[in-house]
Amino acid sequence: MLQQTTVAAVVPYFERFVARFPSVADLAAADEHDVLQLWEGLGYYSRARNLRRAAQSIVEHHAGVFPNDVARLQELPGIGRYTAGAILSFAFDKPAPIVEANTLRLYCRLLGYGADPRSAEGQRVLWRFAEELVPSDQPGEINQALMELGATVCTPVNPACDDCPLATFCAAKEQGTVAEIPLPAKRPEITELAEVAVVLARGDQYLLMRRNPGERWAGLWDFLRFGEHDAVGGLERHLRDRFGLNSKLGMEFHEMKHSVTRYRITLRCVRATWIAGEPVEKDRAFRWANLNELAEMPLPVTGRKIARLLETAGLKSQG
DNA sequence: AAGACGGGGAA
DNA sequence: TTCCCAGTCTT
Repeated sequence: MLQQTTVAAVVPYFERFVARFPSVADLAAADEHDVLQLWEGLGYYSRARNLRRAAQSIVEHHAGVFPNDVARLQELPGIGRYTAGAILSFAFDKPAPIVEANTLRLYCRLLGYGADPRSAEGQRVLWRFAEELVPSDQPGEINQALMELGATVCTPVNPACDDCPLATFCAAKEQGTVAEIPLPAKRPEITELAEVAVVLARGDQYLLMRRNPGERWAGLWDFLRFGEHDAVGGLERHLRDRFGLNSKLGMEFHEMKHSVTRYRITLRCVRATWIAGEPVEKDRAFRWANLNELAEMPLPVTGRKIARLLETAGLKSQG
């Protein structure tokens, strides 16, 4: 859960997750749908699927016992070099190195490494340094202390060098390059997208479509959604041509902006009323759901916002 | 080596 | 707005 996600955001998810799936066996036996449901809003949903698959792999290939060597850990889906090192050192107290956001920044500054730490060379340098750093005695404590130092003292902006116990060993401080290190990551170009969400109502039910592999939010459910560009001939026509649905367009009831990875999406939410036809598209799952059922389906945050609007704004009673 | 993948919080 | 977060997997 903590991969690329702040501790504050994770805590409530973690509490609910371990309460619902207290053991590896519980998680391995769970439906993917239920795991995604608990993950809703946390983002990077492949982590949830990988975590479940990892649990299944542990049950099936490791007799239900968590592996305790780096090679077997990294064979598990979703566990890379950092997570393997974290598990080994934190949980098993084995001397394994770690490099993540906090220690990356700390190590770069200690070394005075001004080149790109994300390049292949930078990674070699940092992991080598991390190996030299990790002691055989209490490696878990030391690793967590290094991360904590990075998170609380060696911060991205205005680091508290005066309070840093390692200041005398810090090359960046010596060089006066603390503010320039680490080199910031290249920022991807943002693509503006205009999309439409169609809330198609049939009685008290709404039509959901499942996001397919390869699409954003793969595996999650969403209202009918497509690029505005895809519906140039009109929304009613698009629904008929693409899904075989006969419908009557209603009001646009909301507009929201949302950023996801390298996209900034302006989403127009339009209401429509079902007239005839069952939705059909190759390799696409659909489901009619009322508000109660909607609450138990994993949706992207924009979808969840729409669902809440339906509950609160009284839209469900309009035509 | 570069891109894809989410969403929230802080400055 | 912009930056960043206990990274990993796929092109």
